[in-house]
Amino acid sequence: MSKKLSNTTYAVLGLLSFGEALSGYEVRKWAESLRFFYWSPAQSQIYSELKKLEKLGLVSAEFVPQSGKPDKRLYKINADGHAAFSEWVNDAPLEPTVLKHSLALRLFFGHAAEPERLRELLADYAQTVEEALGQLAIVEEFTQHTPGFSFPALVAEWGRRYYEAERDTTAVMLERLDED
Amino acid sequence: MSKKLSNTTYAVLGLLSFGEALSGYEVRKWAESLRFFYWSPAQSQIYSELKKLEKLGLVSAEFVPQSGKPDKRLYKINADGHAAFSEWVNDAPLEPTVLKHSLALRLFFGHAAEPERLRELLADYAQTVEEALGQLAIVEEFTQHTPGFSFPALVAEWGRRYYEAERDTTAVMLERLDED
DNA sequence: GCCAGCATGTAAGGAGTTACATGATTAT
DNA sequence: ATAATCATGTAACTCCTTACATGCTGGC
Repeated sequence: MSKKLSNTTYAVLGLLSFGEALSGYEVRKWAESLRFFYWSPAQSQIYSELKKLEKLGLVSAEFVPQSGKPDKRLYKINADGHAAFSEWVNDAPLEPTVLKHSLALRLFFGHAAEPERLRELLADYAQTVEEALGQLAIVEEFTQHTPGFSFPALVAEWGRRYYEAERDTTAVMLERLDED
Repeated sequence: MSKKLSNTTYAVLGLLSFGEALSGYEVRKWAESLRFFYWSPAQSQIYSELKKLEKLGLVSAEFVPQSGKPDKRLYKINADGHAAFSEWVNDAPLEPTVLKHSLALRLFFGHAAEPERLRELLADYAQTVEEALGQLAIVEEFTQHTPGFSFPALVAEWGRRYYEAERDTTAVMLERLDED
């Protein structure tokens, strides 16, 4: 049917598929919550994705003059957009998960590191994992109690389980380093 | 010190840091085993990374004439390369993990999907997880019994734990979909 | 008085992929 | 016969990031 768009393009379209008209700025804020399981594109990319979607006729833009701030552009998904989005969710082939785990990469090459430094890196990582768990707890709580967010709630649970596993594994890795 | 190189560049340098001289083709094969926790760059990129490393003076290349095949270039890390690599492993700031989980992204937008299709996607994913676990079991077995591969063995364990968590979570997600 | 938040956009460039090209050898 | 393995490389392109530019409002 339509030429393939990137997952990122669909992610932006998907954020509009909840029905509300959003400005680029607002899309960006919502997109940040995707970072736990996808990743958050740069601000400039979100604006260009929105323009692309408009050119494709999947969303329409409405000007909202602002006083003091630049004019706001409110983007709203239309019928074609809904159709294209459903087609993607249902029919697109499942792409492999991409994991770029910098710490695992460096641990893999641990022979070139000072052992003490490796422990420090793992400890740092453990802390960022805790932070992510804290933020996810808020997201999970919110999505579970907000009608229409049952799917985001599922994904928040997925994220929580992922970070819990990371927490456990980090602890195991620290133990393994002490074994030798 | 030296200008920042990408993680991918260091990953290639790291594969050479085990000491053996490798051709681009061989680097590529080793790089494939990184895909469980990092990702495997395209063939063409590996060749260009190797050229970059040579230009930077971190590896040296030796021509090995072949009969029938294109001449082989054997790349070997040198002292500068070892130094630069250790510096990266020890001192580089820890970059955040990047996770691009296409299935989670689509589940997030599950309101636009047919419920039956979502179950199919999860079932598909469960299978690729099982395959990854099978391959990782082989890697883990091999690295645990090969001297000098204790760090890769740790990372293989990390990978196994990650995929085990994914298996569990996929099952939970399927249950959740049946609850409603 | 200053910083955070609102609000959009451009330019330059790096990182990475896909597709193509070539061709002998070995295993099925 | 034909597919897989060995072996390297280029060209075109997309995706995405970084850095910059602008400027008002509201809270501390």
